[in-house]
Amino acid sequence: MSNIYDTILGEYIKNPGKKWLGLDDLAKKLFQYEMISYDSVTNKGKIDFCDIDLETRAKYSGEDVYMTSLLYKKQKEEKVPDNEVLQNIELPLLEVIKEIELNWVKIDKKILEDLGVIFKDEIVKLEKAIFEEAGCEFNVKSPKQVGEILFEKMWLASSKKTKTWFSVDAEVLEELARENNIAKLLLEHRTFQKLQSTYIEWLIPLINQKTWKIHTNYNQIVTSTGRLSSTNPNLQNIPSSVWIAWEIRWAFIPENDDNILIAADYSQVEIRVLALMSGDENLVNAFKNDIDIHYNTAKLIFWKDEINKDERRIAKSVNFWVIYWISPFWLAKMLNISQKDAKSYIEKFFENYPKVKSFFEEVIKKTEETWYTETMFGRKRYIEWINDRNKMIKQSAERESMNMPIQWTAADIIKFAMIKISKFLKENNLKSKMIMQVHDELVFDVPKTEKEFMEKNIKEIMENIISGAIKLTVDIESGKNWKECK
DNA sequence: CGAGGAGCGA
DNA sequence: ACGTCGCTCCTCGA
Repeated sequence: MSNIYDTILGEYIKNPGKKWLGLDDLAKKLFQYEMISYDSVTNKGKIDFCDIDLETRAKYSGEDVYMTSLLYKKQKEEKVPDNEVLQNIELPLLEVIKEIELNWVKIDKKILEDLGVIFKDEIVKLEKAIFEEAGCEFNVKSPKQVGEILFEKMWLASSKKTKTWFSVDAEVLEELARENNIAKLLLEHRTFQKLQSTYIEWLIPLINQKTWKIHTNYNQIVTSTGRLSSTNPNLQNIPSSVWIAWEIRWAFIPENDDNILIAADYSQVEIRVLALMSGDENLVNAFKNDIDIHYNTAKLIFWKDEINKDERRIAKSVNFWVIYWISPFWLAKMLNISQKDAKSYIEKFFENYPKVKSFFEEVIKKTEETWYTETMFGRKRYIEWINDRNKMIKQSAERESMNMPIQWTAADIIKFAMIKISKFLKENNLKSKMIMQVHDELVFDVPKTEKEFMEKNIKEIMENIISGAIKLTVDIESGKNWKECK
């Protein structure tokens, strides 16, 4: 009989995020037992489960419980494999995730409802204005109908196409908005509609009526980049940069009036990881001497000491996009500069941070030879299509093999931080709770009496997860709600 | 019910 | 032809 850990890990390492084993798969693989499928008892969902005869229902449900208990027993008996990532990160993290999920997050329902009224008002007003501009009524929420109005009725110039139709995404509308009021109105409508449907109407019913809290699910194994994901609701995409949308965070509050929220953010974690992994002297020195990294890059790519705001902005994008191995074409488009300039900035970046380039080249070479790429902590990701003959596939495999070590290492860092902080909270008998994880940010619900102690120690723990040539830095913010933690 | 378009976050 | 990952909404045609 095969080992439960080997069975699961085998699948996961081969194809993280793409496929994982369900209870029925495990039953088959580990116990050679074929479970009754839900599809077969309900005739592919055509029959309501409650209408099935009791015996079949009992058998189906019983199997579920029985198999789970068998697996639990088997797991208890088995030795945890000699796998550092599993022992040091994922298994301890499982406990921490459980704690976060059980802590829940308190929501001020009234604020959401008030915002909902304001948004609804705007939506109605905008819709009316749009109909007036268009000269007829249509479904503003339908991209197809919007396209028909703009390009077939009003005869505006279309700039982009989707697979099947004229594209009417934000980029196209922004282009049109320069001269056409209707495009501007449509954009605003989209913003409010998105907020209303996804963050107000979706969130409110998920608030528990007794506790006024929401209970999100964190998933440990769905991503291919080692990150967590969150569902029901997804707390990892609550608006932050979009104009009025930030207000949604107003509704995220501490458990009671004696508490506050503390948000701890890793700053520029990915580019710091790049510095650590590549060991590039210029990059490392900039961080060591606490020089603004975007300013530093700006000085290097523009060959001068006086840097204006615009130049810093460009450098910031170059820093950011180089990590993702972006093409000059795309960078030019993003920054609204010529392709020639974009190309020269990217070249200058690599000239000045030479070890970044050689690091990337080595990663690709190694992946081509071994078919896997790995993080600072030795976590492997197999990329079997790295030697594909198709140039497009090959290129995307190369991008993935370069990006994965950085993004995945960053994910591992925060996972370590979560484990250590959870331990710290217990050891010091603190009342503070960890309530959210948003990729590089951790949010805590903290009694005011513990504020200073928490802030000092969280920062300390998070910044010292890895020791290397440079230190990670963490920004700590606090407030009466999540909105104030910026 | 699923695909496609769109948009939010990191 | 042109960043990755993931979640959720809406429409529309099967």
